[in-house]
Amino acid sequence: MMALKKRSVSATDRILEALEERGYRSTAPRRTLAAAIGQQDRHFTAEGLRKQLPPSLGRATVYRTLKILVEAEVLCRVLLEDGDLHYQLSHRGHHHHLLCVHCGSSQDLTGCDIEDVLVS
Amino acid sequence: MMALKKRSVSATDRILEALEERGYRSTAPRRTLAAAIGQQDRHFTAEGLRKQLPPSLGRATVYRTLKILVEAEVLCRVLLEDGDLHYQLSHRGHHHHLLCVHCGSSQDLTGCDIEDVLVS
DNA sequence: CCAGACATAGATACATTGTCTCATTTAATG
DNA sequence: CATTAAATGAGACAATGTATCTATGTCTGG
Repeated sequence: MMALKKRSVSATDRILEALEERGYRSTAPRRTLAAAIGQQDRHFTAEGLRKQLPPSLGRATVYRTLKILVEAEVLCRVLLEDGDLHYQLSHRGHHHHLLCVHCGSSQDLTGCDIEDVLVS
Repeated sequence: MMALKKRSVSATDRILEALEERGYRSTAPRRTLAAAIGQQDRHFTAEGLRKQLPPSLGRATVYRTLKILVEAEVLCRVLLEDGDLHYQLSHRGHHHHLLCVHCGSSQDLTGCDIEDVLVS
């Protein structure tokens, strides 16, 4: 019985592709970062991520890259109730989601018009 | 024709009541803060609020009081796309809302079970 | 109405998170 | 390869929030 099922496109690959599409260069620090982000379970903070990276990878690089990935809509930023800013993989491009600020779980909405899901 | 309609309970009063209910003392700095928050249009940042207060009101007091008010569910914290943490008045106690992280407008949800509003 | 007990205030040092600058390194291109 | 521009890491800096401490103000009971 196989324990793991490989995903067709890994998060790491999606990140690297997004960078390439936008004309960013492929560098060792960015590959390291992409791999680390791909391993994240759910959501993570910038500093939490940094602790999992070699210290040689500068703080500025981490923050710069995270910013790029948010702009590229690969990551999105969410504020959880712990008061910290968390990042999480965005499954599609622009969309909305319902987020529990308590536990961090989220559900994507299929449409872009939030009026559609308002209880009336 | 009357230009303004007075609300039955002002936000300022709700804040002061919430503090009293929880056993916090009524002090001049807290009254000043409650009045300032009551005047906010929509949402505000801690530092933005601070600029509207007399400089004699210490930074620690502002942050401490905001924290208390979030715990008391009078205020809730939201992360807007500008990357800054904003505070906004919470109309009821515990509830969920749909928030546009772009412009800050929000809609309250009537229920507590977000499953109910998921598009299926 | 006063005195004592204790919460709260403000000042300030500190911590954390994120940004900016700049000299050096590295990737992409021909 | 050599050139050119993007990207890196170091570290200074900035902004925001927290902890500590002494002085002050508030509430309660006598």
